Amino acid sequence: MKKKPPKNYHHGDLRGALIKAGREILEKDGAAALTLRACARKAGVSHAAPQHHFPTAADLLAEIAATGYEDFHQALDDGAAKEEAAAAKLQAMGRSYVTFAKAHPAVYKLMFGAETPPKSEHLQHAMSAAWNQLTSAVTAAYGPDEAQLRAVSIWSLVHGFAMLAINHRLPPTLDQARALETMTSRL
Amino acid sequence: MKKKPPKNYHHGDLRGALIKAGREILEKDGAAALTLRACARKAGVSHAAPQHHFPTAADLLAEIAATGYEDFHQALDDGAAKEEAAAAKLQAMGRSYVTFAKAHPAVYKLMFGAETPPKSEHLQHAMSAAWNQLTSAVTAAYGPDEAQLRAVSIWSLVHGFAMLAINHRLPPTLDQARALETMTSRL
DNA sequence: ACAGAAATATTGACAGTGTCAAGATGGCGG
DNA sequence: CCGCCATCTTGACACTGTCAATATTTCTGT
Repeated sequence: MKKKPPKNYHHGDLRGALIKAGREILEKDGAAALTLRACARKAGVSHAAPQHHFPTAADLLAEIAATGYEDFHQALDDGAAKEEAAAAKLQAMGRSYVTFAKAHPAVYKLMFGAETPPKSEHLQHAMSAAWNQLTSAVTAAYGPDEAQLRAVSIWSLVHGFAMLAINHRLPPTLDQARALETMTSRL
Repeated sequence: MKKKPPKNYHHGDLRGALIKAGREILEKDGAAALTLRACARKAGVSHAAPQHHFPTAADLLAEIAATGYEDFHQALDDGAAKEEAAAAKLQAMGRSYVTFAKAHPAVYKLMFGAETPPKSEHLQHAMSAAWNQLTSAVTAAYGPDEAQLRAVSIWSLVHGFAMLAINHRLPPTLDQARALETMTSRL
């Protein structure tokens, strides 16, 4: 089902396998189950094997978060592509944003939590890519003046809503889809 | 320095002492250091003593979060009290909100994270109290129509901004104070 | 007033975790 | 062809949360 054709002498591509295993554990069993040893088990290696690819556990988390950012970026692009007008694109991105967060809550929380070393090159790049994606959409919709401020405002709004929704901090009587629509329509 | 005058036969008030110890550990050394055994050590009891007051570690966390909500509620009230007009009160609450989150990031993240059992009576009450505080401020400022929607919108905006700021996800060049002012002035 | 009951704290154990230090094992470049 | 080096394994250590058994203290009923 997941046999790598070439070799199993050493492993071929641990590192990749560890990241994938971690991602799957995170999606299926949540952050509490995401453990170095669990990833190693799932990849079929010994408990100390990851050490050579990730100096510490946080480094593996950072890499998983980075892959999350990549999927996230893609999801936002796909959402925007469905609309024509710049303002509509922006609103569609907001929808895709919240949809992604709800579909992958553990990954999303990891991505935006601070338990990760800001050292990771890959993570840094993935983060700034997402940021640029938003600011350029804002510029396309509203022009370049105060773009940063507007982008921060939009991001705060959507991020806060997604976080509250994921962590069950919104009133149960709230129609979340409608709330998001009206919120993002008055940007 | 922290000798309880009366007795040391049993302890007097473990539970309270554990909550306080946990809170201090959280403030000083962050969430990673917040451990059942560390709280027990700080309270001067054995590692299994907390078991009789908190069935599981998550219960202690919930109680710490609840005390966080109480301080939070107080901070928002204090902020609002400095202003006269209802709209100004609401904006002042936003300022106090972010100030609190930045001053107590670990506690704030615990309060709004989902790693806590929604069972806790105390926590539930503290959360809904904070929510009522906001909705009544919104009603005072804008009237009762669509109050829930408006409250959700405001909360999302401020919560998202606070989270991004705490987790260092905002552009370093951003003037956070100014951004918050303009964001909350266009509610 | 006093014995039994209930509450509270201690000790010791167990399975799990991340990390480190030494050895084993295999592929690659000279 | 052989030594080197990256990679993986094994074993250990100090932690963690949780449980069961025991000890100690306070409370309660008669």
